[in-house]
Amino acid sequence: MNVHSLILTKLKLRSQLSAAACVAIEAAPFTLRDIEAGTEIVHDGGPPARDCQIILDGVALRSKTTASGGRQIVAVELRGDFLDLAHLFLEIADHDVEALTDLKVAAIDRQVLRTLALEHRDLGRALWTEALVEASIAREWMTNLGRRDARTRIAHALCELALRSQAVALSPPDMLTLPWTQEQLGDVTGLTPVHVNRMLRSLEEDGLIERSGREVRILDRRRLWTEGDFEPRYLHLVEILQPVGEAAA
Amino acid sequence: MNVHSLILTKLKLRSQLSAAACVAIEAAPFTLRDIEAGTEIVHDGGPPARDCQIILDGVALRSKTTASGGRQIVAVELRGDFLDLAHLFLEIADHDVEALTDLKVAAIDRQVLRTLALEHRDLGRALWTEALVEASIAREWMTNLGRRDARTRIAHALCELALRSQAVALSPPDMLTLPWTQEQLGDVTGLTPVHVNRMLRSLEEDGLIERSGREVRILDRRRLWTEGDFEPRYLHLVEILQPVGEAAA
DNA sequence: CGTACCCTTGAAAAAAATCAACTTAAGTGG
DNA sequence: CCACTTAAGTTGATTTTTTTCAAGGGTACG
Repeated sequence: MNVHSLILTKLKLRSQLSAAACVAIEAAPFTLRDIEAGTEIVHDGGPPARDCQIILDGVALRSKTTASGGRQIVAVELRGDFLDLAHLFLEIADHDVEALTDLKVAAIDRQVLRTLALEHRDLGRALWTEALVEASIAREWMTNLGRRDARTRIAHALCELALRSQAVALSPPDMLTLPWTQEQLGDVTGLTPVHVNRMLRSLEEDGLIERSGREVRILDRRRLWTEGDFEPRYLHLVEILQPVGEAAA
Repeated sequence: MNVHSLILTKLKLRSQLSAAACVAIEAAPFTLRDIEAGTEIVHDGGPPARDCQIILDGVALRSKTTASGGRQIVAVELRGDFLDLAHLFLEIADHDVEALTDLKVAAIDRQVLRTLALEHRDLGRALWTEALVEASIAREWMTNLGRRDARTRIAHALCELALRSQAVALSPPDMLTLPWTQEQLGDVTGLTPVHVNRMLRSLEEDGLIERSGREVRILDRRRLWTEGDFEPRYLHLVEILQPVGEAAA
């Protein structure tokens, strides 16, 4: 897929873009780049990434580590998400960013993107929207981590990941390929890998999901949404939600 | 204190402002307003606040509620913080915003602030910085909620609140007046009020803090920072940290 | 001097983590 | 192609942490 059109498609998901903004994006100097799985792109305490990168394919993680060695994944970035928008106007990184899978990204110089964000109305608005939605997701995650029990938490995480993957056409509806281990799913939900395992089994026994290897198929989306206390408003995916909405109605 | 100068002071905490930006802020049409404690300023699922408001005095909370009735406070806003920057470019609110105490705010029309954010380089940068720092705090909270035990979590929350209060000159160093109940502190840390009570006692018994009523005095900041696994980099408070830094050195 | 509302404390129950095997799956190199 | 090796998944038993339940105790405010 054409890089610029992917980016335009993604931004238009949540934000109106004027013709001028489209032209600005089309003209922006993106560089294609491949990043190997496991690469640490940004390190907590170090400088932000020199370029801001948009994921064309693959999955990246943001995470933080506590003194006692616990790791918390604070965001999962999929196709179309920005790799380091979080640090665009900050000078010291406050978390790690790493490639979970091999990544294909479109990179744009940090300084160039800053200038675009500040000088181009529609593009600025689109970037603001991206950042605010990411913050909204963070709020939902705080709620998930602080106030839901283990089973609900995992169900919620699965619902979000499935819907977001679907929104960027990564997975067919209700099918989810988890590129991560149960330990990493625990790092998303604040649980131990052992407990993640038990809860996944529990969801499977109840007929909500089906697993084979690292594939998860959602068997009963409506019920999984209910059990996961999942209400997708926080994703602010206006256009995507219409086709999905029927299931929630 | 002069409204415009408070706002300038706050923004300068984290961001350089040009003379032009200062003029733009001085010229911006702020309205002073009082909001009574307990007022729901924004309701989840409804429209964002018509004005964007900067707190001149008082404390506001952002929170979300789960289906089972659990409440998670997802942000605490102090003097100088924006009341609804989180929804500036979104059309549906994804969480509640409420006045915890009586509030004195400077209000500016949402649309006007949007325009300023998009058209004024330095002001845009300052607002971006505010939003990104709030997102950084959210990431730290996720880590706190997901990967720290109850005692550490509470210690961490106390450290953050004390430092942020101090940064905006709300409290003398190491003195903290909690305007909330232990139940609300539980809503910040994802714990039950009973457990909050026990952990506060535990911190007090260990000589880390001293309580009388809802006042908390930090007796041993260095140790509380250690026990709370608190590393204030995520607050991005460059200027403030210099005087405090000596204690961490 | 009530009367809320919150704080405090103990005891019991529930949830999740930890510990410790064992199994499966996915490479790797002979 | 198979044996070997390693990483991850699974399961049970136990311990720890946190919640829940329940009953008093304080304090501020009308």
